[in-house]
Amino acid sequence: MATIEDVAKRAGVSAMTVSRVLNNSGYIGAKTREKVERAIEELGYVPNALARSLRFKTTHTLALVLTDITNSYFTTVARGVEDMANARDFTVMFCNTDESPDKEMKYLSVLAQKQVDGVLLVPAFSSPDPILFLKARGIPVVVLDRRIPVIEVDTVRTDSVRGAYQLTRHLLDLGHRRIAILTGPVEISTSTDRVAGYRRALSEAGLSEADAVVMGGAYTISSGYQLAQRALALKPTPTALFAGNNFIAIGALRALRDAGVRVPEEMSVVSFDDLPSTTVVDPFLTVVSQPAYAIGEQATSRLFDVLAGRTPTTSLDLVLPAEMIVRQSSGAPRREDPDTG
Amino acid sequence: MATIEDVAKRAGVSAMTVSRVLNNSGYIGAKTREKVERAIEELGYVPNALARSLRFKTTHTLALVLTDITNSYFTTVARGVEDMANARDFTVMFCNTDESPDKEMKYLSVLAQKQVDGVLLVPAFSSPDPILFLKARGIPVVVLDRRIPVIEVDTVRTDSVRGAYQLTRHLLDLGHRRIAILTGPVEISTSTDRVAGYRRALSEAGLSEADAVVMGGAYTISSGYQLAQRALALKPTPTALFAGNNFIAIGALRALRDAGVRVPEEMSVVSFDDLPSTTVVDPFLTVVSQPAYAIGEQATSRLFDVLAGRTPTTSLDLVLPAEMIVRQSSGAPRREDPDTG
DNA sequence: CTGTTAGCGCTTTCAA
DNA sequence: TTGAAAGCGCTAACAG
Repeated sequence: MATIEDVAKRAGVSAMTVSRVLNNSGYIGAKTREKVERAIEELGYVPNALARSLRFKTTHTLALVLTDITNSYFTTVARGVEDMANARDFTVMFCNTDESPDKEMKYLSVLAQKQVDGVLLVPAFSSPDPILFLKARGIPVVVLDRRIPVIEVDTVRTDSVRGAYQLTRHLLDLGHRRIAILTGPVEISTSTDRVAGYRRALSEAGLSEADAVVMGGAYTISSGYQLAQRALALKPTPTALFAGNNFIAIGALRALRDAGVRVPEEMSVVSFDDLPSTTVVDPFLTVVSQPAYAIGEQATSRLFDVLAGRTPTTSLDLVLPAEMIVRQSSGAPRREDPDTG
Repeated sequence: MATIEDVAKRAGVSAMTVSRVLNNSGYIGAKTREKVERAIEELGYVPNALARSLRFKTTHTLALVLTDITNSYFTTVARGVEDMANARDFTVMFCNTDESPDKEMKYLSVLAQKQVDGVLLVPAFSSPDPILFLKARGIPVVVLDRRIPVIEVDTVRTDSVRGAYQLTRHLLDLGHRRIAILTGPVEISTSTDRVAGYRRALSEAGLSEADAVVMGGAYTISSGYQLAQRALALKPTPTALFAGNNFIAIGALRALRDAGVRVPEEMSVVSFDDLPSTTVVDPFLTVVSQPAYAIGEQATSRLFDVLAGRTPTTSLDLVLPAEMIVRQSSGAPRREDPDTG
């Protein structure tokens, strides 16, 4: 790779002059400029961003740290991030933590070393440590998707409480009284928030605490499968299942299929997170759909605000609305199912 | 962010000593080491990778340039890349080109400036330019998924010819004689390779050139929809559709649904690319499934070989086998459909 | 066992 | 309008 010095020699000028041509700074003679430009062309020279970054203390690079790019929800978030970053001539590094705080911490350390200008973080865990680590090193962070309790940090997420409330309310309106919620780990805010929304809807409908059926697991297909199996074994059996995310929904639907339980005739199913429209022919599942792309965009936009020094004193908690989409997977409970109420 | 100098001052030693502690190089007194380590701890110091990279001319960073991370196939490729890179303590930058050669070129230029150690490229177009650009700057490349004609470059991809042959053969064995292939742009090797495999199977079955129904479009859902509509309008109507990728398959299936054509009773459908198992309850589509994760892994592994100087003289063209999975979307043609042969 | 010097590629002063 | 020197943070090579 040619350096600025190589270009300078070839053009018969000093490195400084080349630099000026590159950055359009200061006065340059027309002829000199031409010579320099030719030399650049001939050598296929590209400036070394490392050296520039070392001086300017900015790398034009962001990092997106998430749990698993393979989850279509996060894929869409990533695309929103990348598009917004690209529009400002920033590049994005991506890191999968697989919900492991260790892996997350290792990545953050590397990213700090690489001097990324900012981090977009989907926390693996409800701990303030990663945030504190970054803040201690002066690296701006925006948290996506999940709340981090206690600590002050910019956050962009979906309104999980309200989304869960809507879905539960929808089931209640259809006549369901025994609704099981199959949810993720209790350490993650999306999980607890969705349970909170669910409980609120139940209580507004006049149901008691005893009517809540909360089953916690992980945000995985296998967990969804197992939770649904356990739900089916309950007496009385729930008439509706509320899946805490898309993976749990898929697992639950498979469990129901394997058990020969028809949806929605014998069991209604609703879910947080839609399935990607690019993989589904006939959308069937009643869902609350998160604005994944917008979350990526908005979070990145906020990060740029902070980088530009447009930092309001108070930290942001941007809560985007989820959209409920009613489809065929939810219907009225069967008549013969006795109300539990 | 604290520098090595700050640490040195705090520990009462020279920067060099700190460097030695950091890199475990040379002899260091136990007490000195301890002092330094304490200072590092207290300051939350992380070494500046930019400065190191400037010296060592290596950034421990790779770039993955692909068309659209939103396509589940590429998402899986990306995960394979990231896992392999992470295992060697490399970070990955990702870039979406949306099949635009301009966007691709802009990205490659930025990546060259950022001194990435290597590039994993899913070319937007069958042109040698991007490869030449990188090679001219001494940046190793491995091409994924698609062949680039003319030029010598390491490539890791699926056996599209054979995969297409298998799918077509499967349909022929079921008794289909009029099979339309709905495929992507002619400028992309996967597209032409799949058509080649399709033709080979037809000709082996004793069908003539006139029996081939090749319809080219784009690798998108809307294109799949339109192509299928056009295929339905043909006389005689094909008894089977071969979708060139997953997006085309989804589009085609929607067109069939909207036209009230049942699959597989009235029309068999097969596709290159499986749909992600994380979004499908009941896999239905007969497909040839590409080893997406392995492609990402293998390509990255090859890139590391090149980086390590283990570069054999001859360039690699690693062609991984695709796996055919027969499901319910393909069946025998209806009796009343007259053979065209 | 520890410190000094020099230089990776670039740009901000300050001079000419 | 152009150039020389100095320094961003780090480490190899060479003292001491």
